[in-house]
Amino acid sequence: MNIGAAARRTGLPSKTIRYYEEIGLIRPARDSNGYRDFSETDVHKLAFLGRARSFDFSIEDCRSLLALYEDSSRASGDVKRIAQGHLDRIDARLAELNEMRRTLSSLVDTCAGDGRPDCPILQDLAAEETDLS
Amino acid sequence: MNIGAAARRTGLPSKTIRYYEEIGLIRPARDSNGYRDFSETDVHKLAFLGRARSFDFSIEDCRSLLALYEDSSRASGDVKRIAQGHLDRIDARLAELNEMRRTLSSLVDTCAGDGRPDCPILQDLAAEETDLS
DNA sequence: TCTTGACCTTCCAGCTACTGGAACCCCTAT
DNA sequence: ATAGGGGTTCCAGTAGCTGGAAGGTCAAGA
Repeated sequence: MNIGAAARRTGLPSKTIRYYEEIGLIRPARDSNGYRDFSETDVHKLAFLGRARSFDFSIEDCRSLLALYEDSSRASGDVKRIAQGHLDRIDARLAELNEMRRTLSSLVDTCAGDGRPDCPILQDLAAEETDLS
Repeated sequence: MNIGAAARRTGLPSKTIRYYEEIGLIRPARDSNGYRDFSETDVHKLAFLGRARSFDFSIEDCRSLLALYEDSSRASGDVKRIAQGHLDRIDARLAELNEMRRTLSSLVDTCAGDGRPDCPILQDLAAEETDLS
Protein backbone atom coordinates (compact mmCIF):
# COMPACT_ATOMS: atom_id res chain seq x y z
CA MET A 1 0.00 0.00 0.00
CA ASN A 2 1.34 3.44 -0.98
CA ILE A 3 1.70 6.25 1.50
CA GLY A 4 -1.37 8.03 0.14
CA ALA A 5 -3.57 5.02 0.78
CA ALA A 6 -2.08 4.59 4.27
CA ALA A 7 -2.80 8.26 4.91
CA ARG A 8 -6.43 7.82 3.84
CA ARG A 9 -6.77 4.69 5.94
CA THR A 10 -5.37 6.29 9.09
CA GLY A 11 -6.41 9.89 8.67
CA LEU A 12 -2.79 10.97 9.14
CA PRO A 13 -1.15 13.31 6.59
CA SER A 14 1.52 11.68 4.42
CA LYS A 15 4.00 14.19 5.78
CA THR A 16 3.34 13.00 9.30
CA ILE A 17 3.73 9.37 8.30
CA ARG A 18 7.12 10.11 6.71
CA TYR A 19 8.08 11.94 9.87
CA TYR A 20 7.09 8.96 11.99
CA GLU A 21 9.31 6.78 9.87
CA GLU A 22 12.15 9.28 10.13
CA ILE A 23 12.05 9.19 13.93
CA GLY A 24 11.80 5.41 13.92
CA LEU A 25 8.21 4.84 15.03
CA ILE A 26 7.50 2.70 11.98
CA ARG A 27 9.62 0.90 9.38
CA PRO A 28 7.55 0.33 6.26
CA ALA A 29 9.02 -1.84 3.50
CA ARG A 30 10.05 -0.36 0.17
CA ASP A 31 9.00 -1.28 -3.34
CA SER A 32 11.59 -1.71 -6.06
CA ASN A 33 10.82 1.85 -7.20
CA GLY A 34 11.64 3.26 -3.78
CA TYR A 35 8.02 3.85 -2.79
CA ARG A 36 7.08 2.95 0.75
CA ASP A 37 4.93 -0.17 0.96
CA PHE A 38 2.72 -0.24 4.05
CA SER A 39 1.48 -3.54 5.44
CA GLU A 40 -1.72 -3.92 7.44
CA THR A 41 0.45 -4.06 10.53
CA ASP A 42 2.01 -0.71 9.60
CA VAL A 43 -1.45 0.78 9.15
CA HIS A 44 -2.50 -0.53 12.55
CA LYS A 45 0.54 0.99 14.15
CA LEU A 46 -0.17 4.30 12.47
CA ALA A 47 -3.76 4.24 13.65
CA PHE A 48 -2.52 3.43 17.15
CA LEU A 49 -0.15 6.38 17.00
CA GLY A 50 -2.86 8.65 15.69
CA ARG A 51 -5.18 7.75 18.53
CA ALA A 52 -2.42 8.11 21.13
CA ARG A 53 -1.48 11.50 19.72
CA SER A 54 -5.14 12.54 19.84
CA PHE A 55 -4.82 12.09 23.61
CA ASP A 56 -1.84 14.43 23.42
CA PHE A 57 0.60 11.72 24.48
CA SER A 58 4.08 12.93 23.59
CA ILE A 59 5.93 11.21 20.78
CA GLU A 60 8.20 9.57 23.35
CA ASP A 61 5.18 8.30 25.29
CA CYS A 62 3.79 7.03 21.99
CA ARG A 63 7.03 5.22 21.33
CA SER A 64 6.84 3.52 24.72
CA LEU A 65 3.16 2.70 24.35
CA LEU A 66 3.72 1.23 20.91
CA ALA A 67 6.55 -0.91 22.24
CA LEU A 68 4.28 -2.16 25.03
CA TYR A 69 1.50 -2.74 22.53
CA GLU A 70 3.80 -4.97 20.52
CA ASP A 71 5.12 -6.82 23.54
CA SER A 72 2.56 -9.48 24.36
CA SER A 73 4.24 -10.16 27.68
CA ARG A 74 3.97 -6.54 28.82
CA ALA A 75 2.75 -5.60 32.29
CA SER A 76 -0.35 -3.42 32.25
CA GLY A 77 1.24 -1.57 35.15
CA ASP A 78 3.78 -0.09 32.74
CA VAL A 79 1.03 1.17 30.47
CA LYS A 80 -0.93 2.54 33.37
CA ARG A 81 2.07 4.40 34.72
CA ILE A 82 2.56 6.22 31.44
CA ALA A 83 -1.13 7.03 31.13
CA GLN A 84 -1.37 8.20 34.73
CA GLY A 85 1.64 10.46 34.27
CA HIS A 86 0.04 11.97 31.24
CA LEU A 87 -3.26 12.37 33.02
CA ASP A 88 -1.46 14.25 35.77
CA ARG A 89 0.01 16.60 33.19
CA ILE A 90 -3.42 17.13 31.68
CA ASP A 91 -4.84 17.89 35.10
CA ALA A 92 -2.08 20.38 35.81
CA ARG A 93 -2.69 22.09 32.50
CA LEU A 94 -6.45 22.13 33.11
CA ALA A 95 -5.89 23.81 36.45
CA GLU A 96 -3.70 26.46 34.81
CA LEU A 97 -6.11 27.09 31.99
CA ASN A 98 -9.12 27.26 34.30
CA GLU A 99 -7.37 29.84 36.42
CA MET A 100 -6.42 31.90 33.37
CA ARG A 101 -9.94 31.63 32.05
CA ARG A 102 -11.41 32.77 35.35
CA THR A 103 -9.27 35.89 35.60
CA LEU A 104 -9.30 36.74 31.93
CA SER A 105 -13.04 36.34 31.52
CA SER A 106 -13.77 38.60 34.46
CA LEU A 107 -11.45 41.20 32.95
CA VAL A 108 -13.14 40.88 29.57
CA ASP A 109 -16.54 41.19 31.22
CA THR A 110 -15.63 44.43 32.96
CA CYS A 111 -14.08 46.01 29.87
CA ALA A 112 -16.49 48.35 28.13
CA GLY A 113 -15.01 47.48 24.75
CA ASP A 114 -15.93 50.77 23.20
CA GLY A 115 -13.95 53.68 21.77
CA ARG A 116 -12.75 54.99 25.13
CA PRO A 117 -9.21 54.28 26.31
CA ASP A 118 -9.99 53.09 29.86
CA CYS A 119 -9.43 49.38 30.01
CA PRO A 120 -9.33 47.08 33.03
CA ILE A 121 -7.52 44.47 30.96
CA LEU A 122 -4.54 46.73 30.35
CA GLN A 123 -4.73 47.92 33.93
CA ASP A 124 -4.39 44.36 35.15
CA LEU A 125 -1.52 43.56 32.80
CA ALA A 126 0.31 46.68 33.90
CA ALA A 127 -0.41 46.24 37.60
CA GLU A 128 2.56 46.54 39.92
CA GLU A 129 2.87 43.52 42.08
CA THR A 130 1.76 44.49 45.56
CA ASP A 131 4.88 44.06 47.63
CA LEU A 132 4.08 43.33 51.24
CA SER A 133 7.65 43.01 52.46
CA MET B 1 20.08 48.83 35.28
CA ASN B 2 21.84 45.71 33.99
CA ILE B 3 19.96 42.79 32.52
CA GLY B 4 20.41 40.72 35.67
CA ALA B 5 18.74 43.36 37.81
CA ALA B 6 15.94 43.70 35.28
CA ALA B 7 15.52 39.95 35.35
CA ARG B 8 15.28 39.96 39.16
CA ARG B 9 12.80 42.84 39.07
CA THR B 10 10.52 41.20 36.52
CA GLY B 11 10.98 37.55 37.26
CA LEU B 12 11.90 36.92 33.63
CA PRO B 13 15.09 35.04 32.74
CA SER B 14 17.82 37.18 31.16
CA LYS B 15 17.68 34.92 28.13
CA THR B 16 14.03 35.73 27.65
CA ILE B 17 14.65 39.45 27.99
CA ARG B 18 17.36 39.29 25.31
CA TYR B 19 14.95 37.35 23.14
CA TYR B 20 12.27 40.00 23.61
CA GLU B 21 14.72 42.63 22.49
CA GLU B 22 15.73 40.52 19.51
CA ILE B 23 12.14 40.30 18.30
CA GLY B 24 11.58 43.98 18.90
CA LEU B 25 9.30 43.97 21.93
CA ILE B 26 11.65 46.26 23.87
CA ARG B 27 14.57 48.52 22.97
CA PRO B 28 16.73 49.07 26.03
CA ALA B 29 19.55 51.62 25.82
CA ARG B 30 23.20 50.54 25.84
CA ASP B 31 26.02 51.58 28.12
CA SER B 32 29.38 52.54 26.69
CA ASN B 33 30.62 49.03 27.46
CA GLY B 34 27.86 47.48 25.38
CA TYR B 35 25.80 46.33 28.34
CA ARG B 36 22.05 46.83 28.10
CA ASP B 37 20.79 49.62 30.34
CA PHE B 38 17.15 49.13 31.37
CA SER B 39 15.02 52.11 32.37
CA GLU B 40 12.04 51.91 34.69
CA THR B 41 9.86 52.09 31.61
CA ASP B 42 11.65 49.08 30.15
CA VAL B 43 11.10 47.18 33.38
CA HIS B 44 7.40 48.06 33.33
CA LYS B 45 7.10 46.84 29.77
CA LEU B 46 8.85 43.61 30.69
CA ALA B 47 6.53 43.09 33.64
CA PHE B 48 3.58 43.77 31.35
CA LEU B 49 4.87 41.19 28.90
CA GLY B 50 5.46 38.68 31.66
CA ARG B 51 1.93 39.04 32.93
CA ALA B 52 0.46 38.85 29.43
CA ARG B 53 2.50 35.72 28.71
CA SER B 54 1.30 34.21 31.97
CA PHE B 55 -2.17 34.39 30.44
CA ASP B 56 -0.72 32.50 27.48
CA PHE B 57 -1.24 35.40 25.11
CA SER B 58 0.89 34.73 22.02
CA ILE B 59 3.91 36.92 21.43
CA GLU B 60 2.07 38.64 18.60
CA ASP B 61 -0.89 39.33 20.87
CA CYS B 62 1.58 40.67 23.43
CA ARG B 63 3.05 42.96 20.81
CA SER B 64 -0.41 44.33 19.99
CA LEU B 65 -1.37 44.68 23.65
CA LEU B 66 1.86 46.49 24.44
CA ALA B 67 1.27 48.88 21.55
CA LEU B 68 -2.24 49.58 22.83
CA TYR B 69 -0.89 49.98 26.35
CA GLU B 70 1.48 52.66 25.10
CA ASP B 71 -1.15 54.42 23.02
CA SER B 72 -3.09 56.63 25.40
CA SER B 73 -5.74 57.25 22.74
CA ARG B 74 -6.44 53.56 22.23
CA ALA B 75 -9.97 52.17 22.10
CA SER B 76 -10.69 49.61 24.79
CA GLY B 77 -12.66 47.74 22.13
CA ASP B 78 -9.38 46.84 20.43
CA VAL B 79 -8.02 45.40 23.65
CA LYS B 80 -11.21 43.53 24.37
CA ARG B 81 -11.24 42.00 20.90
CA ILE B 82 -7.78 40.53 21.41
CA ALA B 83 -8.61 39.27 24.89
CA GLN B 84 -11.92 37.78 23.77
CA GLY B 85 -10.23 35.99 20.89
CA HIS B 86 -7.70 34.53 23.27
CA LEU B 87 -10.42 33.56 25.72
CA ASP B 88 -12.18 31.70 22.93
CA ARG B 89 -8.99 29.79 22.21
CA ILE B 90 -8.63 28.94 25.89
CA ASP B 91 -12.21 27.70 25.98
CA ALA B 92 -11.64 25.54 22.93
CA ARG B 93 -8.54 24.04 24.48
CA LEU B 94 -10.32 23.48 27.77
CA ALA B 95 -13.05 21.58 25.96
CA GLU B 96 -10.46 19.39 24.24
CA LEU B 97 -8.54 18.71 27.42
CA ASN B 98 -11.66 17.96 29.41
CA GLU B 99 -12.74 15.45 26.81
CA MET B 100 -9.30 13.81 26.81
CA ARG B 101 -9.27 13.74 30.56
CA ARG B 102 -12.71 12.14 30.70
CA THR B 103 -11.81 9.30 28.35
CA LEU B 104 -8.28 8.79 29.57
CA SER B 105 -9.18 8.76 33.24
CA SER B 106 -11.88 6.16 32.72
CA LEU B 107 -9.35 4.01 30.86
CA VAL B 108 -6.79 4.43 33.61
CA ASP B 109 -9.42 3.56 36.20
CA THR B 110 -10.31 0.30 34.48
CA CYS B 111 -6.70 -0.79 33.97
CA ALA B 112 -5.56 -3.22 36.63
CA GLY B 113 -2.03 -1.86 36.48
CA ASP B 114 -0.44 -5.08 37.60
CA GLY B 115 1.91 -7.56 36.00
CA ARG B 116 -0.65 -9.04 33.62
CA PRO B 117 -0.66 -8.01 29.96
CA ASP B 118 -4.40 -7.28 29.57
CA CYS B 119 -4.83 -3.55 29.31
CA PRO B 120 -7.94 -1.58 28.37
CA ILE B 121 -5.75 1.44 27.60
CA LEU B 122 -3.88 -0.36 24.85
CA GLN B 123 -7.13 -1.92 23.70
CA ASP B 124 -8.64 1.51 23.25
CA LEU B 125 -5.60 2.89 21.44
CA ALA B 126 -5.60 -0.09 19.10
CA ALA B 127 -9.36 -0.10 18.56
CA GLU B 128 -10.49 -0.25 14.96
CA GLU B 129 -12.81 2.58 14.15
CA THR B 130 -16.34 1.16 13.95
CA ASP B 131 -17.32 1.76 10.37
CA LEU B 132 -21.07 2.12 9.98
CA SER B 133 -21.11 2.75 6.24
C1' DT C 1 49.29 44.14 40.16
C1' DC C 2 47.28 40.08 39.30
C1' DT C 3 43.69 37.03 39.73
C1' DT C 4 39.23 35.31 40.74
C1' DG C 5 34.48 35.23 40.08
C1' DA C 6 30.34 37.14 38.70
C1' DC C 7 28.68 39.69 35.50
C1' DC C 8 27.87 40.86 30.56
C1' DT C 9 28.13 40.17 25.20
C1' DT C 10 27.06 37.59 20.59
C1' DC C 11 26.14 33.60 17.99
C1' DC C 12 24.69 28.99 17.07
C1' DA C 13 22.20 24.79 18.11
C1' DG C 14 18.34 22.40 19.96
C1' DC C 15 13.74 21.61 21.80
C1' DT C 16 8.24 19.58 19.97
C1' DA C 17 5.77 17.77 16.30
C1' DC C 18 5.11 18.67 12.52
C1' DT C 19 4.26 21.56 7.81
C1' DG C 20 5.42 23.75 3.37
C1' DG C 21 7.97 23.90 -0.62
C1' DA C 22 11.47 22.91 -4.13
C1' DA C 23 13.42 19.73 -7.29
C1' DC C 24 13.01 15.58 -9.03
C1' DC C 25 11.31 10.51 -10.22
C1' DC C 26 7.44 7.13 -11.57
C1' DC C 27 3.30 5.48 -13.67
C1' DT C 28 -0.87 5.55 -16.30
C1' DA C 29 -3.96 7.37 -19.62
C1' DT C 30 -4.70 9.88 -23.64
C1' DA D 1 4.61 12.88 -26.40
C1' DT D 2 2.51 14.75 -22.70
C1' DA D 3 -0.26 15.69 -18.80
C1' DG D 4 -1.75 14.44 -14.33
C1' DG D 5 -1.33 12.60 -10.10
C1' DG D 6 1.18 9.86 -7.52
C1' DG D 7 5.79 9.19 -5.11
C1' DT D 8 10.92 10.58 -3.32
C1' DT D 9 14.49 13.51 -0.60
C1' DC D 10 16.13 17.52 1.58
C1' DC D 11 15.91 22.05 3.58
C1' DA D 12 13.62 25.66 6.01
C1' DG D 13 10.24 27.42 9.08
C1' DT D 14 6.82 27.41 12.89
C1' DA D 15 6.59 29.28 18.77
C1' DG D 16 9.03 30.70 22.43
C1' DC D 17 12.35 30.10 24.39
C1' DT D 18 16.78 27.53 26.50
C1' DG D 19 21.61 25.87 26.75
C1' DG D 20 26.20 26.38 25.75
C1' DA D 21 30.54 28.14 23.77
C1' DA D 22 33.83 31.81 23.38
C1' DG D 23 34.96 35.91 24.90
C1' DG D 24 34.76 41.02 27.05
C1' DT D 25 34.08 43.83 31.69
C1' DC D 26 34.27 44.96 36.34
C1' DA D 27 34.93 45.08 41.39
C1' DA D 28 37.10 42.96 45.25
C1' DG D 29 40.81 40.62 47.51
C1' DA D 30 45.93 38.70 48.12
